[in-house]
Amino acid sequence: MLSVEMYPNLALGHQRVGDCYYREREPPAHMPLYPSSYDMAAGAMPSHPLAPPPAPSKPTCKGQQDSVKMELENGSLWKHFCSVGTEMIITKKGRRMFPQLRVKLSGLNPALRYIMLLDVVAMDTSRYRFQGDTWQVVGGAEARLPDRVFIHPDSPATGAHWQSRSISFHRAKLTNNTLDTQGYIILHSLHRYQPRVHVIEARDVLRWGGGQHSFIFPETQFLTVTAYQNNKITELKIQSNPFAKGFREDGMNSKRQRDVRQKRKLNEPLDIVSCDPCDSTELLSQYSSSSSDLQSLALASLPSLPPLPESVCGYGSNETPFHESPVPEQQQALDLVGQTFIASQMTDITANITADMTKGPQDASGNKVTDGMMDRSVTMSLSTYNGTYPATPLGSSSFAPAPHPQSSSSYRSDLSIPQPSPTSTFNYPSMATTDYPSILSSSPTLPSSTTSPSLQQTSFTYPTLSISTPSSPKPLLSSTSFHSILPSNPQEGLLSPHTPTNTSFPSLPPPSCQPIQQNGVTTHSMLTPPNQALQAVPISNQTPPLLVFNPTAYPYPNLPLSNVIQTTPPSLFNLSSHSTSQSHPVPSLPYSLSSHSAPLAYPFPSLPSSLSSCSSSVQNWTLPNVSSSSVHSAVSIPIPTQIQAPSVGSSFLPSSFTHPQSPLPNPVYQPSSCSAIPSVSVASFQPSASSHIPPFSLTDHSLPPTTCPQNQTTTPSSYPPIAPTEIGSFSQFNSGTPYLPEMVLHHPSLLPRLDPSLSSCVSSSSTPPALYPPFSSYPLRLCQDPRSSFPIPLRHMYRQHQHGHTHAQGSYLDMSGRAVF
DNA sequence: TCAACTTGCACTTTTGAAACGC
DNA sequence: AGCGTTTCAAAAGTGCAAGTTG
Repeated sequence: MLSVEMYPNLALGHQRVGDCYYREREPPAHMPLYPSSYDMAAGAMPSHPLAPPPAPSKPTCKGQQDSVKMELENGSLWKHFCSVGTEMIITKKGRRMFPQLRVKLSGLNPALRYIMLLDVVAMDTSRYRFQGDTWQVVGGAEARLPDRVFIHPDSPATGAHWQSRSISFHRAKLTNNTLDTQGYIILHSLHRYQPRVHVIEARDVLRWGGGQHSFIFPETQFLTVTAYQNNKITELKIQSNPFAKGFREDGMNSKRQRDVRQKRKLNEPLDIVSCDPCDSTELLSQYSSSSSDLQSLALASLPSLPPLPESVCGYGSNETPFHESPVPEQQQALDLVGQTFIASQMTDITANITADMTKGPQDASGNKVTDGMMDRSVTMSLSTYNGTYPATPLGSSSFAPAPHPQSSSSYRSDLSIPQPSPTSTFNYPSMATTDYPSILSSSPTLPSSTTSPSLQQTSFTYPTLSISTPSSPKPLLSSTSFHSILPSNPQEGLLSPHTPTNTSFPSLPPPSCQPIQQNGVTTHSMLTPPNQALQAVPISNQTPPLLVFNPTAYPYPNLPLSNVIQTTPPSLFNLSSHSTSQSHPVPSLPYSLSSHSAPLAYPFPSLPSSLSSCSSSVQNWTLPNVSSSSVHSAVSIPIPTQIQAPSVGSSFLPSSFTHPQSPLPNPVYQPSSCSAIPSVSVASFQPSASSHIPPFSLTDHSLPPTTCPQNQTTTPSSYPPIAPTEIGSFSQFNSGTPYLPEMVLHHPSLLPRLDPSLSSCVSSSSTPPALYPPFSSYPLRLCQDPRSSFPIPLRHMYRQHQHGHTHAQGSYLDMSGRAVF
């Protein structure tokens, strides 16, 4: 799903540990956890004969990751809004979220580095309208928009850093401008979304940490609007948001004051005195007089708010179910499944990749993993899903209200350990990894019905992905599995005398669990006990090391940095668009996130022919030293030296995905619990030797099967094909530029890749047609607050490559450029 | 015609630079 | 000269309402 996909692709800015901190006065903020309803739905998707992810038998690394917890600090506020039906204004210029997502993390390894990501995924495939004080479904959702991720400015930072303060995503902005170039999160108006927070372990640039955790706080779901529909929400916002103080009863912009001003305005010609700017008596008097009255009114307003339905968010009235899907239960099942599905996908991806690579038959369990690259244990544990997604209960409530966390919503991700939550509704069946569609992608809305034909990302897995023990990242390059996947030796050409021997995170302790795993695909099962109220649902917990780079293997220093970092995500759907790839400067992130890119989007030389055929056309990964040409036939990289970040195909056709175990028992929805829904995060690592593709690539669930040349007959997506975009080119990376060890180190770590969708390509033939018009894959754009603590050099680079997308605060980074039409 | 969206307004908060003092 | 605090103006965030769009 989205989360998964995005992660892999996400390229994080390099940041020094010390640099990471907010300068803002505001307390750090929030982290939303999101359940991926889509993911769940995807999981629920009809039966695609995919083998269930292998049950995690080995809790290999139980460590910190297992105990990673996230709490929604302002959960009470969120609950309050949720009870009414949270609405978020979206504007062309971008609007911040309020309430803010502010979370606290615990259970992280203080010494390890992590990156924090925020993304927003659609919760269903419906469009809503506010009628009769309730939100009602009025039609189908619009085409999926490009997935974008907001990278917390502090990323990457040590676990100690994250745990020492509250983490706020208040800088993230939402926009309805599909052509947005600021890197804001693009959403449709009148749609329902769920924010998600991801924690990805980034041990260093060269090695991805083994853990990836995704959290969802059901109470943070919201409806996007261009103007507030529900007066109660408006009142709440005014009362809660400091910026809206002026609209409070006692404020100068209160209704009464406005009326007075208007009256004055009308009388201006007649009343010159009142017009005198120096004469504030009127206002003051009015203010003073009205303040008391208005205050009382204001106070009354809150009480007037309907009591918070504990179990349900204010969205949908009971009368009007949000989900009109004829088969609500299925919907729920889908949603729930999606969660598990995501988790399973991690394994699937890896399994798929390996399977594809080896082309060896997979057993039903999907255990077959070549080279033992994949750590089943991890995936297995992850696979278990405890579906209790509040929002998922589509059938019952119009707006699936997220269960309200009791006090604080803290969610714990128990990924590594297959612990069936007490409430766990079901264990994720083991799926054949190969077949398993990429659920992880934040694929937009899933068709409610299980009939969703096409799997968007059904089985694609990055070839290079190898599942490693979650905790222990392994040098990808070194990993045998990796090689198996990638024919070309990534290391070749990469190595340079300047190659830093030590990672930027020298202090980092060795992988807690297993020292180094080879290509690791991290899969995260989102298993949250339904009852875990207040805890964010960990979408995924431990994930095998997302990417492990052998420091020695990648001599960034010598390489033009741009090459290393940049990658051009090919448009998922438009294979021909390769040449059009846009380069987006990605600061420190070596890898580009391709949220939507379908598996196809990433052509890996080493990939099995079948896969490669699909992927090759789509994705262009060009590594400076690597003979990219051989690898990515279709890839056209504007900047030869630059690596184009693969666009993560976040958009997946929910419908397209058929979950192998579609018959998943409907997860028990516990309305009362606001427990975050665990989403599975999958990090697939795709090192393409020849291409020097970042070790792992994110898979796009969203990619419709059609994207695969094999299957794809057309590019159905409503959106024009996305031209590949360069994640970022750094001038500093030019060969001439001095070596920046930190940058190098940071790159890889930030880009976990999960691309379940890739597998889809392989199995595309079998994939059912997508119900949804295939969403063209959109390269993910990472948004990062520039002010984050980039090392100075990085900051400089960042600025340089803004491409004019300068945010006022310069806080957003475009990980992947999306072709704007 | 109307729902949805855009734009400008007035207000508040935040932010960063300049001024000031030690 | 360096450092810390204060002040101030610009930028940004906010909801509202009128106007625009489809």
